[in-house]
Amino acid sequence: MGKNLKEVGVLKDHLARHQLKLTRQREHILEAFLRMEHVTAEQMYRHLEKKEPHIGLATIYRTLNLFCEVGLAQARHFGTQTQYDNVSHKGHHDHLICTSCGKIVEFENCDIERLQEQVAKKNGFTIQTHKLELYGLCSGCRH
Amino acid sequence: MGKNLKEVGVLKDHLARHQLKLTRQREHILEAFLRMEHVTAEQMYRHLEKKEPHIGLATIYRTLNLFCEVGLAQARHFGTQTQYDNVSHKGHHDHLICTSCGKIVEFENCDIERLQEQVAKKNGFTIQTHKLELYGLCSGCRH
DNA sequence: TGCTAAATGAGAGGGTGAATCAATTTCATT
DNA sequence: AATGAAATTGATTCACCCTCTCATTTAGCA
Repeated sequence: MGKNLKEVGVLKDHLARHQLKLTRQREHILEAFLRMEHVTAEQMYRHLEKKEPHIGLATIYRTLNLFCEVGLAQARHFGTQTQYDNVSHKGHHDHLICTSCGKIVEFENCDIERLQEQVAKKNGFTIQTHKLELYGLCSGCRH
Repeated sequence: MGKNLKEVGVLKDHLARHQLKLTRQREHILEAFLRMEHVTAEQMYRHLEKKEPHIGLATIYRTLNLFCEVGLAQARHFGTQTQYDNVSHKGHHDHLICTSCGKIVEFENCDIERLQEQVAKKNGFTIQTHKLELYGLCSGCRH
């Protein structure tokens, strides 16, 4: 696992503090999760099907939700399913979306991110990630 | 209804263009929706329970989704339910969301909105609306 | 090793939103 | 005003996602 010592430590710490146990299922799920940017419970279930011991879907859900409490993951409702995002993966980009033709432009703006941090701080929050989508008309669709 | 002539017009236009019909149910739902900032289908259903004719839950869903297609509403998955936001309401508020306990804090930041306009302009877009969600840990969950 | 509490897995349960379909309503055309 | 085709409605069923339940297993500690 090597590279993700920090994340593994975060989990072990939390487990110890809350009298929870480090099971083989949790280890497998964490190891797989740390290699991914985002995943649904269903995807994770299929991904780990062959592992020993077999991991039930309920355990996948419980564990991914545990990761959320710990701060390693972040749940996001996407269409009908829930995406669990790996918070440790950076490189977050935002989107401009044309409501007429569906065109999508990615962008990144440090000033906006800095202001976001200010807002969070003022409200006692520590930001893990964010989602910013601007909807409007692109130059081709404006007339 | 007076004040919302524009929105009513937008809907009637769309209906005419697509051979759809203006029913009393749609009128009631639109009238109620334009007074709100955001609503779930369930809330709207209870809100209109006493109206004549009685409006079924399926119709509420269908109509709110219609509003989304027209551009009057914008669906947002929030927790387990879908929130339908009234796009015409200014003072659009954004959200701070605790990934641990689910607590939600609304905020508004003009500086961020100004920067969004800049980004849009630079890319030739005219913004109609936006969605900004900051995910993190609230003060109670951070330790 | 033995004990106790936590965790697991299989399946049932609950809740949201979409699909179905017979009955009703709109609206362009008489 | 009356007609009739096509859209809409509402009650219900259906599908899906996720959580809960509970008997069994397992981790962690003395």
